[in-house]
Formats: sequence, structure tokens, C-alpha cells
Amino acid sequence: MNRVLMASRANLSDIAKALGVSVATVSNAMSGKGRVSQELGRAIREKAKELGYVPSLAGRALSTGRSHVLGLVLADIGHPLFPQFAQAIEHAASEAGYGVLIGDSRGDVEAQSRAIDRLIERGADGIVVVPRHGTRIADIGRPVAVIDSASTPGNTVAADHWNGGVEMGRHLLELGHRSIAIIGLHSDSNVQNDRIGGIREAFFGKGESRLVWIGEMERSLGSGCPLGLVRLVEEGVTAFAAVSDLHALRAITELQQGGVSIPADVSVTGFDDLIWAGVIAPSLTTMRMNMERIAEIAIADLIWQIERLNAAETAPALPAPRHPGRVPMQLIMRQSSGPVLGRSALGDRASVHVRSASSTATDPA
Amino acid sequence: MNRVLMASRANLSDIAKALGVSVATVSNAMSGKGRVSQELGRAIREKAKELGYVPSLAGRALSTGRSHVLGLVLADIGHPLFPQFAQAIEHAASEAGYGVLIGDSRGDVEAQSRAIDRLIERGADGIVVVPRHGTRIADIGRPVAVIDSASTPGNTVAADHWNGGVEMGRHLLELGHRSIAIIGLHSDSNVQNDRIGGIREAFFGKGESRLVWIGEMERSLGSGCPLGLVRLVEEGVTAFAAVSDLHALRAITELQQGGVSIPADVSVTGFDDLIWAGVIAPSLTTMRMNMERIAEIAIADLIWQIERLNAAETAPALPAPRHPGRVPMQLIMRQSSGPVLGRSALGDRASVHVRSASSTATDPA
DNA sequence: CTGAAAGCGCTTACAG
DNA sequence: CTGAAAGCGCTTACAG
Repeated sequence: MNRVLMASRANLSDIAKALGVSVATVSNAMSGKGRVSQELGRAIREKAKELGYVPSLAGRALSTGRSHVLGLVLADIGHPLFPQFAQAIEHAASEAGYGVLIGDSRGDVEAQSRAIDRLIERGADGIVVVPRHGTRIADIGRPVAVIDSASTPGNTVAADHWNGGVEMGRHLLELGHRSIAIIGLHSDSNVQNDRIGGIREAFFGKGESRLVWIGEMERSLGSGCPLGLVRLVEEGVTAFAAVSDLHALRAITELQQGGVSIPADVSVTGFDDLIWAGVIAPSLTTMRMNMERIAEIAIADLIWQIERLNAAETAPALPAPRHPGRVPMQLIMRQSSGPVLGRSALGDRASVHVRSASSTATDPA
Repeated sequence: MNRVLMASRANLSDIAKALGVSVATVSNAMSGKGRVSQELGRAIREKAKELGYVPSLAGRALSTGRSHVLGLVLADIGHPLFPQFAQAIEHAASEAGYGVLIGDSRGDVEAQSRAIDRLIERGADGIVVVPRHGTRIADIGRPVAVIDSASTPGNTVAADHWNGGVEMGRHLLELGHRSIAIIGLHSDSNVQNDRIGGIREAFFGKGESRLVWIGEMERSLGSGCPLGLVRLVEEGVTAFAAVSDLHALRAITELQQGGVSIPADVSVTGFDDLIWAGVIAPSLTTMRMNMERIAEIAIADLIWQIERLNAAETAPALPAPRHPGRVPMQLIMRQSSGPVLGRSALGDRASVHVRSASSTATDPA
């Protein structure tokens, strides 16, 4: 019989009975709200531990109207950055006593709203959204924290992509590069636009930068098509600044396959410090977001919104949390970016080694 | 006043009042359980829609003792495979009416149990675990589905890693390869061991395969160290079969940097079809898991366990779901693996091009 | 076919 | 400082 009791979880009422007090008192003691005498409080907590008491979130949720669960919606859960986000958000939320429910919009804009709706129906108190490029989050009648870029209207917090771009540009300038190609996917991403804007700002008046849009090339040549980077090298480009490590990886392999050596012949840099950045050869110089900090701020902001909602007119308005909307990025210098060497002869050298896969690339126009 | 009512969500009681019936009947009509007359049922559902009724999961959870939330715990949420898992699990769970709460064990074995505990405290009805290499999941007194490898005790469902290995081995044999190197991380992963075992089985008596353990090399040379693959090519290896696309990527870049051309000089293959497999140059031949199917089966099994728990002695025992513990993998042939060409001269050719980063690699012993 | 009632586990004013 | 009571929204036997 004892076993039977052990099997089903103890609840407040069990503790109350065991101690001959009321559940209200037990509840107060556990939450530290209503004042309970020191000794009774201690006795209750002890008994709770003894019985292996675990509060029922469902019961609490029902009476407080708050689930202590947050939703996390990403434009594309399949994106290689998702793990970093998920890990950081989960950690920050967990520290604050919240669980994280995932929603997937599979890269589909319309599905994004449905994912958010589902999360809300599931009772999420608030939602963290890393929106799809060019999407605007509608008012969903519940707290939302948007992580995108400072230039996105309604953005809550994000890495300082623009300045990250500036720093990356400066890094390349310091290495002696004066003609670079910036590689992006498409122009409707605020994050990419900011990074690109920053790089160009750094180069303004000090060197020239041209743009390679992968998305456009793929639209005509098909996914995974060569980007024609070797030709750019022949034209004098000495560095490729990709706005994502994924594109940087693509550039590195295409260049290597074309016989261009990195960083001896050209430099390549990326963004985000994705999983492979440290292990490919050469290892990739990249610009990393401070996910921990971003997640912390997003969660703090969300929780503030949630609590303000609960406080309503009762308490004096909670002061809005002061936080920077932009969190600095960090340059991780690795092997793929190096000083400009004697590259004048490179054009010839590269063309000699060019092999089919990349040499057949049409113009990067 | 109408607005006020709209603002706070409608509940069963609102519907009941509006129609002059009892909440029990409304509940029955909505769930389709107790029999309710056709017309009343229709009227109720109509009114529910009109009022924008969204059931309260908290209320339901409290009365049924089931949260309809599942936990997803991965050894390492930072693993590049996590997005695939998360997406597939989220989808399958969502189809079955369950939400997915994420837990992160940050690659730490002990943290894995704590992550599971936290998820349970949050009320998860069951847990999907993709365990850390070499970990055994303790009985947590709640339904669990383990996704690892068929050779893991207690495994619920997984890709057929062994056979995937066999198929990959055959693919390489068909291309004419007779001497290959298999690249793995470390030997305490069942998944890796199965994949390796399969490849070796295919090669048994038909060619030779040697093993490169990245983990061991890194322990002595540091993370991201060169793997000495060019030397292996000089010794006659014509193909590298990595048990993960991450290692394949490392191999490809190291070989390319060393002046070895892929697939003209050697073939490289991977596993998992990670995000970059299709876009690097050359694109990567790999073996893909059927995540959708695996997730479906894991979720179905989990839900069966959950329902059996509820049914208890009442109903006749639910028949256990019949499912294959091993889901076939699929070979994705891309450019990185090709037929063996005249490679006799390769040894010299490669050594000529070798550059510092990889040429200084010590023995892969 | 429909409804009254109890209960899931917790919190929160309100009395004492 | 402590407790009795109501209520959060739903479900589930059990009557009618």
C-alpha cells in the first residue's frame, strides 16, 4: 500500500495531511508567498522533499492562467543555425523556469503563422520568433520576442549584424585586400543586408566590393550550381566575404576544386561560426553571434511582457527592461583569411588548374 | 462588453450558457465521446467556432492526467543532425496531437538524465531520446522511445545503420575501389560502429579497409588537426568513407587543400545528408536516414505506451504496434564518388601539391 | 440523449 | 501566522 502511494506522485494535499495543516499553508510555504512561520515552512519543505513532491504544472497553470512554457518558432528549423538558437533559448528559458515548445514552419511563410497559432493553442505564455526573411510578425495577442536584425521593425534583440560586417570588412582591409566579393543568398533578408551593408561601409572609399547573390544564380542554373568564383579571382578579387559559413564553405570547396589555394591565393571568411568552421581545411575565419546573450535578453524581455500582462492595473507599471537591441559579434580568426601575397600571377595559375565542375560555370551575373 | 468577452477566451461553460445546455454535453459533443444527438452536436460545434473556442490544454491535462506534450532529448542539441530530428519529431508529434518540449544535455552524460527529469517535471507524457554515445537510458518511470541503433539495448527504432554501411561499401566496390579508409570519430558510438561494421562486411574478402579515428588523433594533436589523409592516398587508398558528412567534409577540404582532386583522384562519401552535402564542390555522395519514418514510428510507439498506461487493467491489453526496428537508409549519389581512374601516378602528383597545413600531419596512427 | 456533480492540483483573496 | 472556500477549465462516471 505504501508502494501504491509512492507510485502516484505526492501532491500538496498529501503533504498537508501528513503534517496536519492546510493545503493553502503548504502552497504558501512552497511558494514563499503568504507568510508562514519559519519552522512550519521548514517542516513543510522537508516533508515535501521526503515525499518526493513535484508540483503539478497543469494544476498551477490552470489556477494562474500561465503555463510557464514558451514557444520557439524558427523560419526554418532545418537551418544549421537552429541548434545554436535552440540551445541558447532552452538554456535561458530553463534558467527562468520556463520550458520551450518547438514550432516548425518549414521555411514556409504562411506556415509560420500557423506554427505560432498552434503554440498558442498549446498554451505558450509567449513566443520567441526568428522570422523568415522578409516576414512581418502579426500581432498575435500574446507576448512575442523577435530575433532578427536591428533593421527589422519590431525586432526585440539581435546580433549587431551591421557592425559585424564592418569589423569583417576592416579585418579584410587590414590584411591588404582591396577587391573583394561578398557572397549572399538573396536580398530580402535583413540579416544579410545588414551584414553586407557593414562590409561595404568598411570598404567605402578604401577598396571595391562586388556582390554575388547565390539565390539568383540558382534560379537560373539550379541548386548547388557553381558560383563562378574562380573567374572572379582571375578578374582580381582577392577575398570572398560570405555572409554565412554555409556560403563560405561552398566558396572554399569551389575554389579549392578549381585549384585556388586558401589563404595563399585568396582569403575566405564567413559568418555564424557554424559547426564545421573549426574543422575544415583551412579552418574558417568567421564572425560569431553571442547567442547566450541574445537568448538571455529575448527571454528576459518576453518574461517582462508576460508579467506586465498579469500585473495589469494592479501594481504600478513594471519598468521596461533596459537592454541593447544589438549584441556585439565576435570575430574568430582562423586560417582561411590571410594577408595578400604576391597574387599578380594568380589569374594564370588558377586557370591552369580549373577543372570541369567549376570551369564550366557561366557568368556570375 | 461584448469586446470584453471576446478578449478573454471562450470556454466550454460559455458555449453551454449560450445554448442553454450543460458543459458535460458540450464536452461530449466536442470530444465525440458520450453520445450526443446529431443536431445538438452540430449546434454546439457551430457555436464553438463562432465563439472562437480553443480548448484549454491545462484544464484537460489536469482532469485527464495527460499533458499531450512529449519531450525530446538529444545528447547534443548542437549536433548538425538535430534539425532533422527536431523537424521530423515535431511533425510526427504534431500530427498525433502532441507538442514537443526540448531538453538539452549539452553533450554531457549526466546532464542527459537531468534534462529528462526536467522534462518529466514539466509534465511530458513521454520522452523521445537520442542518447549520447554509450549511454544507457535508465528507467524513468515513464514511456520512453530511444532512437539510436539496432545494436543499442532498448533501442526503439533507428535507421538501419549496418545495412547503410553495407550499401555504401558496395557502392564503393562497384566503382572499383579496393582499398579504402573509413573515417569515424570514436568507437563508443553504436551508430558509428554499425555503419563501420557494414562497410567492412561489404569489403570482406573483396578489398581492404583501414580505420581512421578522428577522436584519437585529436586527443594527441588537438581539435581540428589535419588527419594525414594525403599520406594515405600516397599509400594507395582510393576512397574515404566517412561515417558522417561532417567528417567527409573535413576529408574533402583536407584532400583538396593537399592538391588531391575529388573524385578524379579519390572518392569521398559520407552519411546523413547534412545541410551542406548538396552544395559543396564536389557535392557529396551520402547515405540518408528516413527521418520522417523513424520519427513516425518512435512517436507511434511512445503514444502506444502512453495509452496502455492509461488503459491499465480496464480494457483488454492493446496490441503492441508492429514496427520494424530498423528503417532502411537511402544512398544519395552525388559527385564526390566516382569510378577509380588511372591513379597509379597520383602519389607523386599529390605530394607535389601538398601544402603546409596538411603535409605536416603526423601519422594517422 | 442530456445533465448534475465530483474531482484533477494548485492559487488566491478573505477570514480568523 | 494559518485555514476554509472558491475557482481555474475540463472530463468522467453516474443518474435520469
